[in-house]
Amino acid sequence: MPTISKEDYLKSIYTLNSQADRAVSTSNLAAKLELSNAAISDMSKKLSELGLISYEKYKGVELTKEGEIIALNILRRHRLWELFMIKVLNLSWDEVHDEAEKLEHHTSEFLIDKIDEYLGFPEFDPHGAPIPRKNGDLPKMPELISLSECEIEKKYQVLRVVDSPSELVSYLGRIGLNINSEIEIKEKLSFDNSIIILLDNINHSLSEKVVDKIFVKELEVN
Amino acid sequence: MPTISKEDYLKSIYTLNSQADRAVSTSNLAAKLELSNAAISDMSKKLSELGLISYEKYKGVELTKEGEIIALNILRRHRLWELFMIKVLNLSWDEVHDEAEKLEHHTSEFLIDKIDEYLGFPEFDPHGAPIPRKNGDLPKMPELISLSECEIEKKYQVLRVVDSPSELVSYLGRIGLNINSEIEIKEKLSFDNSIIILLDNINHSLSEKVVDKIFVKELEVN
DNA sequence: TAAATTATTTAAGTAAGCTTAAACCTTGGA
DNA sequence: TCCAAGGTTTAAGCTTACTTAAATAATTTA
Repeated sequence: MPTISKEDYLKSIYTLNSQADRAVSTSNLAAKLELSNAAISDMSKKLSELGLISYEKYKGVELTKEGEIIALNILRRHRLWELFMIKVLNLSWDEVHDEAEKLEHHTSEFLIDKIDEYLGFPEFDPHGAPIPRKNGDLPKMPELISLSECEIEKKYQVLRVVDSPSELVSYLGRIGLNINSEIEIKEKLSFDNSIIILLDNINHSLSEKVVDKIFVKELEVN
Repeated sequence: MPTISKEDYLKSIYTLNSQADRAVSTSNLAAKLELSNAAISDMSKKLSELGLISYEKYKGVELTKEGEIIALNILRRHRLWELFMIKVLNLSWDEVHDEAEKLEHHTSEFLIDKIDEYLGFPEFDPHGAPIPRKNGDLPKMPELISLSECEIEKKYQVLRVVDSPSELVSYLGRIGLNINSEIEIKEKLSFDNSIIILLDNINHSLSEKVVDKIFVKELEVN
């Protein structure tokens, strides 16, 4: 099994890759992991030799099948721990990320399977992210649209808030915006790409940065 | 906060010290941690400079007050995790030690307090060991006697099985000997210091090594 | 298309935590 | 009391995962 650092690299490559869908650049990774570019180059060589990523100098990196399996495994641990802490220990949305970030590297397959079982083999974590199964499969996500593409006056249900600093998550929690919350788009301000939403009868303005993290599904009008 | 290695050193010094009640020797520590003597000498210097142990060359080591606080903190995490996994996740006696050994180093004070609260602030872990409180205090242990000092024909209640390899714990679990089990001493064989006990109407022979790990309290005859 | 800028890699160096082998203390037995 | 045996420390060296600074490749711009 890879070290903690290697697991973190693989996980970051996975998430950056599934966002952008092309080879991940050194500097992207460096920014995400808060390390120097040199460290990334170094590690890329090692992971490549281990067969966990494919790496061509100056061309960025991509996970191999084997690397992806490990990344999904870590993600599985992370998301199950988050859900567990919220459901069982009553922690809040913004309190679980950092804890899970540590626990994910120190949880045996045996233990995480017990946690999975305890939770009833859930498919989605508290941020709406799919929880990889034991075999690496991802549950099918519903068709989601970005909040930035939503139309005025229509109603939507929040189904996902993508990996985001706990400050943001904490803010959303405070205004009462959670997974499954129903919102209505009141206004879209094109000069700064912010959006005004109606949530529980209160208007909130969400900046572009926030909007980009939120994914929703349109609610049927009845 | 110290590193994982340092936490393990401090924890080992604590347990060796409370067993023997004198300065812990390099080779004892090396055996316990499965490291070379050289590594222990090295680390002793570092911990001593950090003020966590007192160390005189060739004389062994002892925890300072500050070092003891850290050791107790780790022990607290370890024992709470063990109890939690048994009570909540239904793991067995012998499955929890290794998991807790890893989790104890990656659990924030915030999280372990939540676990403590969830369990109702328990005083003893599944092996009967006292769980250090948040402030470092140890719950008062009942007066225990070693199984090796028990008398024939008398009845006792098992209250503690001291830190032991999972193989032993697993064996005890299989024969049904748990914390709070009631046993009767049937025979003491002086040539090998083994003991025959009656447990749930079945006789079991326990070797000296096993006997030394078990602590009991005499049951009142009524 | 050449020069300038930016991105990436290589080189050299550091710290932690180990190892083995050699040197060094301490102590028990004669 | 001396000295050998055993425990302990020091010395030298290794690996992992980082850093900064210098060198090099790729890309942008003029």
